[in-house]
Amino acid sequence: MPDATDRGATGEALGFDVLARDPHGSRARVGRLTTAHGAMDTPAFVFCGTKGAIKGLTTDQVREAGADIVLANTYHLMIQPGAERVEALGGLHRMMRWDGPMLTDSGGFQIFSMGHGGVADEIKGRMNQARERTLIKVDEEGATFRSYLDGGRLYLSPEVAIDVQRRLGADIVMQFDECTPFNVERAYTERSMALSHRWGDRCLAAFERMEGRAAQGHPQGLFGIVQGGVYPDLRRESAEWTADRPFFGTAIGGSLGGSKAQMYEVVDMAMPYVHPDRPVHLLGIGGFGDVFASVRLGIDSFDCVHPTRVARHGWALKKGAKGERVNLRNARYRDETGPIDATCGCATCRHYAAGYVQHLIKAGELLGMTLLVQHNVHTMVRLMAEIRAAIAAGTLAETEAAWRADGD
RNA sequence: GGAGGGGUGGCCGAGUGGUUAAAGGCAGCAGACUGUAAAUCUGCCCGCGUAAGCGUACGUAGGUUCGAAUCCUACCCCCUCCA
Repeated sequence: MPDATDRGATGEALGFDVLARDPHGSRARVGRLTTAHGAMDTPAFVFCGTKGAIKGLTTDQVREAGADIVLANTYHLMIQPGAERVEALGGLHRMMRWDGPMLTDSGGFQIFSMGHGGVADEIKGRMNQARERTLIKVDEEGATFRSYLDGGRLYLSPEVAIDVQRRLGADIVMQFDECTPFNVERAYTERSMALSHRWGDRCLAAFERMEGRAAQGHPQGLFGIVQGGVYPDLRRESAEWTADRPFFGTAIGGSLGGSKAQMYEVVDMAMPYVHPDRPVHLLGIGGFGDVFASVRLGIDSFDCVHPTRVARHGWALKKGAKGERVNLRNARYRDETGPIDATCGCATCRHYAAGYVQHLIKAGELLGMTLLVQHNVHTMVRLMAEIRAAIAAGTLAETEAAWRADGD
């Protein structure tokens, strides 16, 4: 297996190669995505460092936990500290001291979350009760919203999103889109998709004007985003739209439905029509079961706040655990002298008893979160590594059974 | 010795006649979280009961009242100030 540690700004061109496919006939595949900051093996998991940090970890700890690639966000960084400032600090890689592959999201998701709250709020119909809406308007040009920092008016458009991402300097960048809610009618979904397509074309044009290069000089890969809600014909149309354009990769976006089953159906609606030679990223998904199902459908990479957020809330992801995780705050871990997961091998599990981690979490010690984030990052890394090996070996079903004790 | 203040559910602390099994906070128990406005949010939290409900409960013991954590009396503790 190629080693993803041979990183560094080598200046090599972007590329994606498929190295192995599932012998049992699913669309699962093992690949290698090459960037100017090194390569990563796929299927891969991208860890969310929204504001330029994986919350609670130093870059060294992120690397120690085994992460190959991290993500940061256009929306948050343009608000604070500002794209110009990041550029002046040498770009995201240098600023964060992360020399591996990096991705930035475009801010499209925030158009959704500012108007609807989180994903669970939207699916469950809790339309942003407590929180004040900060989205002012979305029109053909772009989106106007209020800064969560000082309330000031801000503006995001395809051109702005590409310019910000050029300055931030990630290796992989996303087109600006509108993340379509799930609880909307078909006509809205169709209009929203068409808008995202027009915005995508403007992103491509802006991207070409800057010759596909970051402010720091290295090449960037632009991903087009498939929308279309829960409608098969729209998902197909949107997938074909991305395939017909010179994007480096494809992302599956939008709110993906109201249940896990529907989520997989929606992904499956698009996958037969995406460009077959480009990496395909599934935006915002990250449960064990979700990853297995999506990998089978042909997904090459994922990003999700779940592993890191849930860690801050006291939960440890655990191979084979019911519900895919355990709550370290539960009284049953009070006197646990063994590690969270004896099979894990992360720094946390190698050095500390679960009972100590529980104490740190309950006592409000920052270290508790750090240890759990480290563990969860490593667990996702291990999941992806085992999945890659299993695809090549044709043992994906067995690997899934080992990771998912409860079946769902 | 004198003057004053106070004792409320595991802890802190509201409440000064009924709408009070008793606000709120903390602790405790559990849960949610999927392109991060999230170290956030939600529920439970005297006992028994699935529930309606019943039983206990605001230092202790009496009393006033249709009704008391709230008013009166005595007692027991605690704190502050003056000697």
